[in-house]
Amino acid sequence: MEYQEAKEKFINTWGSLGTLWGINKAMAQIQSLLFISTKPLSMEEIMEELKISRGNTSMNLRQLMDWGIVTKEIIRGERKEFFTTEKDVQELARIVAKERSRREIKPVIKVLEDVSSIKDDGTAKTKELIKQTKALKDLTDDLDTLMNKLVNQKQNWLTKSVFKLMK
Amino acid sequence: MEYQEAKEKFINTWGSLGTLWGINKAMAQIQSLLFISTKPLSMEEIMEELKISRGNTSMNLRQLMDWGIVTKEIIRGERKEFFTTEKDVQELARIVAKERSRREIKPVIKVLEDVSSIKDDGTAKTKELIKQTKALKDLTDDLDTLMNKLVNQKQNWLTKSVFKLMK
DNA sequence: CTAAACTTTCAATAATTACTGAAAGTTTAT
DNA sequence: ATAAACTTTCAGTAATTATTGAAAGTTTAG
Repeated sequence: MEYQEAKEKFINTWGSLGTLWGINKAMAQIQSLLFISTKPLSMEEIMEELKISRGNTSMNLRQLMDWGIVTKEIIRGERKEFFTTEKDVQELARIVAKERSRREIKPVIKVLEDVSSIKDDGTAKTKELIKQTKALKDLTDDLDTLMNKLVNQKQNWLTKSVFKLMK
Repeated sequence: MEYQEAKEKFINTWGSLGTLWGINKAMAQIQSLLFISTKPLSMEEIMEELKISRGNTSMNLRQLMDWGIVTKEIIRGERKEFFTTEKDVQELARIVAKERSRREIKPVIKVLEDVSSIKDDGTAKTKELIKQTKALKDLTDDLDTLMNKLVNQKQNWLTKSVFKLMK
């Protein structure tokens, strides 16, 4: 496999995996491109490489910056803006986990709390609703906590801290 | 909040969270409904409760059964088929994690392996591609392994095994 | 200040994904 | 075998989500 083919394969695969970490295709593709680039890229270059429109590029770059995954680079002597992504995978994972926890998991936990704390009127169906949503709330809470703990270990959290404890 | 309101809130919230665990809305809603039901439900009852068509119900039930989350119940004396979902949240999490690993993560790891093992032609961009995809492959691998290990602890894996080790 | 270089916004449109409903298929009871 | 009861399939349609491109906005140089 040649460089160009490998590069395209990577961008496509990682792009379509977007759903797994909760972002859309173009966003994921832009990030992928920056991730394997040896230098910051301009909007022009990104558009050209991915064959997407200016507007699309602009909007998705903005979202990536909102997530804290991509940053603007000022290059002296250049009028254009350039973009880079976080290059350290552990740091990336940390950012993604934090954001998803904040944006998606926390709000769900809130709803589960509300639902599981309705008044028990003694009927079987109410009891079941309370019991099951409570269980789900506890599980979601535990997973969220675990994820955040993992992700806050600054140094090689995965291999160092966890694996040896679980083997 | 009354039972009916709480129930609807739960089904909607859990339904729209579908993306987080990788299934579509109707699928997630059907599962939610069964999850808080005190008895197995027929297709008729599911359609009625969720206001969705027969075809939609049939297809999504089939998918839920493919995932191993929902099972058919035969009720004696009844001609109709009835459905139930796994009621234990830990077991549910285990099934979901296993399926997502198999369906989504493993194939991505394969691609990352392929891409990261292209021939190093000595150029900076090839080196960068190899280095970064390798790092991503290692991370994805680690996360996948961790997830599967967690999820295979049969008894109270989360609270018992992991938390105390990380505090 | 003005014009050029660049970025953002957003209404229109395209692409994708989900849903319906009726016809075809299957199973069970008689 | 036949018919009733039920489930599945799938072409057509609807709903949702992503993308374009051109106009409006912003910044910088001179």
